This record gives sequence, structure tokens and C-alpha cells, in this order.
Amino acid sequence: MIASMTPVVSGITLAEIAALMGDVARANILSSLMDGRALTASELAWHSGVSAQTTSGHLAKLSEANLIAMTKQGRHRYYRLVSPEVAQAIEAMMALASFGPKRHRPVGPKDEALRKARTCYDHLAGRLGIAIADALTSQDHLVLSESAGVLTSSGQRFLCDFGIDLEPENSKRAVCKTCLDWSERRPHLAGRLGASLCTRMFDLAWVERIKDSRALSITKAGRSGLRETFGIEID
Amino acid sequence: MIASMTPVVSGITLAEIAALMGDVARANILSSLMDGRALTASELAWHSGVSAQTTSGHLAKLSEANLIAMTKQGRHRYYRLVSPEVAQAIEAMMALASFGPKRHRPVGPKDEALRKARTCYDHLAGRLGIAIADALTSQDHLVLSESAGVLTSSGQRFLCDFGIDLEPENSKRAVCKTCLDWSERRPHLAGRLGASLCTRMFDLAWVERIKDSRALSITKAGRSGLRETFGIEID
DNA sequence: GGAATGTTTCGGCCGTGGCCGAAGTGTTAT
DNA sequence: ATAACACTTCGGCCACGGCCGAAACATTCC
Repeated sequence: MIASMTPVVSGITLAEIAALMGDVARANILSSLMDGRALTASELAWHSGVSAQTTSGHLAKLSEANLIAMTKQGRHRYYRLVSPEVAQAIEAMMALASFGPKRHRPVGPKDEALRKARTCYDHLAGRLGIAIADALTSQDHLVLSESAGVLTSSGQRFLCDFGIDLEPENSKRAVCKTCLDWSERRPHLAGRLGASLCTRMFDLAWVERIKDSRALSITKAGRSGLRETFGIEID
Repeated sequence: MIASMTPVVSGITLAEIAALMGDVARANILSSLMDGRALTASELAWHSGVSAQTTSGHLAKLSEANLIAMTKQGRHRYYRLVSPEVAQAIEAMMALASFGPKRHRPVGPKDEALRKARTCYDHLAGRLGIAIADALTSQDHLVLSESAGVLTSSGQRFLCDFGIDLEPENSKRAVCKTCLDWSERRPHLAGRLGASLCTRMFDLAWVERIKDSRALSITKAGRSGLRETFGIEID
């Protein structure tokens, strides 16, 4: 058995990235950025659970590895996830984490809010996200094959009526990606479509953020709008 | 600014999983299992680059977290990834890793072989995997929307002719998922479809494993078969 | 200007966790 | 039976990396 020479090259950098996410403070930072918003260093320090100095160090490492990006604004520095791909990788890890060994994690009321409706980077997730994806597919507006989707022409009209225009944007970003829902364990809508739906619901004030959380609350207007437009009811 | 009480709960277990992948030895272990085969503890020790005792410890941790599974066979113990989801999460991390800061990683000839054709858990990846996905879509056998796909009826016939039967299997596994190709940075075919294509190509001896690697070499028969059946040519 | 706030850098402490040698368990071979 | 092999457990060493206090740097406010 030959024993010299390093065997796998690609494993090394995999380990570097994973190790970066593998620290509790850094994982908290990344989790709190999962809703796509940009947060200041001190807000992140609060979320991470360690001091500002320590957080600063973590942020430097995450930036160095190109997982997060920073914009200066006055005396604040805003950090955000660098791309949807990063969010997707994190969500994929969370999906693995929630299974794990059989020991049940205690679930609090805060957790329940997250399961009901939340943002995942820039789109909707939780029961709300799933319900919307289901509604679009069952009305033949979308063909959704377990892990991705294609808009039908009726779907394009439907979205247009709903106030979403997917055409103009010249971005390279895909129209319809899917993302495995961490709590429901089924795919919800991501990509430009997912992001537009999310934005539109905020614009219509159908949903609003719950303070200091990725969780969303569905407003009275949202409840009736969702029923009338999508025919769905979130418990 | 309130400073007590632990903020994010979900981050904790995320960190645990990530930390597990964040050790070089363990990352090497996982990488070497990425082709879907089951390897013995000593083979994994060799791949991981550390002693057998240490490897044993790592394997215990990975098992505990339900990332890998073990089957006893005589005096050997075979370890394998526990599910395609695990493989997908790892591949997602690799995709992030390959970007990173601008410093180019030196690419050897071994790397080139991986880029050309390799297995990703139980399906094909690299230029070969991408070419097949492209061929199927451009011949209207598949609607592939950037991150997932649906087989058309002509696609079903095509696959049937090619010797693949997707019906009988009663597994819950999705027919057509996609997986972001680490080297090509575009989606290739996974799911039952991806797995069947891969198996069939091995059966036809169109591809064969390159020793001690996830890389595949394309045989003479494979070269002509791919040209005639799929109309593709891998450089 | 000086004070207040936001953020990073430096230095040193300390614990977690990876590592190996040695020894123990289980299986196959002769 | 004895030996060889495959793998795991135990014990102790050691270093990497996370943590904070103190201090420096940056920006805004008055």
C-alpha cells in the first residue's frame, strides 16, 4: 500500500469552507443572513452570541472565503451573503441537520413561526412557500418536477396579472429554481420567480417581517389575498 | 441592546454538521465516498491521510450524525454515504469552494480527468454529464429548467430504447433531479434518471472507473456509442 | 475641536479536538 | 490452536483556533 503523496486535492478546500460554517458563532452569523438582508457588524455580533471583536474576526474570515460581502455606509459596515448559491448550500446543510440522530430537538414557539412562513435568502419558505408552489402547479401554471420548474404560458399570464414582470431583467439568474425547504422537506420556489413573488407580497403588505427573525407574519390583507388569488389558506 | 438568551436555535445543529465536514481528514473521507461506492475502513484511512485509529474515530462521528452508514461484511466494515441528499450537500459546498478568492488552485492532470468525466454519488458528472443533459434537452426528450427537469413522452421512448426502464421501481426517489456540476458550474442529471443512465453506461462498458478515483475514462465503444446515440463528442 | 458610536487589530489565555502508540475485540486463514 | 488481519477503544500529548480585554482607527454628531 503506497503511503506517500496527498490523495484527494478537492477535499482540502471543501474542508476549508465547511470548517468556516462549522463554528457556532459563524453558523449563527450565516443563519441570520439567510433572509437576504444585509446586517451591520454589531447586529451580527448580537446574533452570533460573541463579542464584537470576535465577530469582527469571523466576518473577516467569511469575507476572505467569499461567502459574505461587505458595503461601507457611514460608520456602519453592512454584511450580506454573497450569492443565492451560498444560501442554497446552507439550506442544504440545514436539511441534513434537521434529520440527524433520532433525538428530537425541543421546538419552541419561535420555531413554529419559522415553520409557518419565513424568507429563505430572497424568496418564501415554510408552509407558505410550499403552499404557493403547490397552488401554481395544481393550477397548471407551473410544471414542477420535484426539484425544479418551468413556467407555462398560463403561468406567465397569471403572474403578469398578479403584478410580476419577469421579462425585463437582463440578469443571468434562472427564472425558476427550487430550493429544498428545511422544515417541510419539500422543494419551494427560488430563482427570479421566487424572489419576485416574495417582493410582490411585501409590496402588497400581505406579509411582514417578525422582528429580529427570518419569520414572517401573514397580515389580514395577506390572508384574504392568498385565499382569493391562490386559493390557499395557511393555518 | 439585550444581551442574554441564546438567539438562533437552528444555527447550532447547522454548525455541528458543518464542523463534521470541516476537518480535512473527514472531508477526504466524504470526498472519496462521493462516487457512491462503499469503502472499507482501511481504504478510507488511506484516503483520509491519517492513521487507522484516528480514521475509526472520524467514522464513528460521521455515523453518529447520520452522514454515513455502515455494513459489516466478514472482517471488513463498509462505509457509504447515507443518501443522495448528503452527496448533494457536499457537492454544493464544493461548488462554493472552487470559486473562493481569486487565487487559482494549481490543476494537475488528475484534475483534468475529473473535469472530463466522473461519478457524482450515483450519476454522471463533468463534461460528460453536462453533454448528456444538453443532448437530451436539445432533442426535446427533456425539459430542463436550469435546476430540474421533466421527461417528455419522446424522452420516455428514447430511454426505453436505450435500455432504461424507469417505471418498475417503486422507490420514492424522484425521477429527475439536477445537481450543480462542481467543475462545469451548470446542472447535470441526478435522481433515478441520472442513476439509471450511469448504470447503463457501465453495463454497456462505455465508461470505466479510473483506479482510486471518481474519474471515469470513456472507452472506444463509449466514444462511438455516445456519438451515435446521443450525438455527442467528449474532447 | 471633543465626545460618542461603530468597527477592527493586537496579545495572551485556555479549552476543544485531532493525532498517534499501545492494547483489546472480532473474524478469517492455515 | 495459532497467527494474521481488520477494526475499535483507551490514554495522553499537543497545537490550532476561538475568546475576551485593551487599545487603535474611523466616522458622525454637537
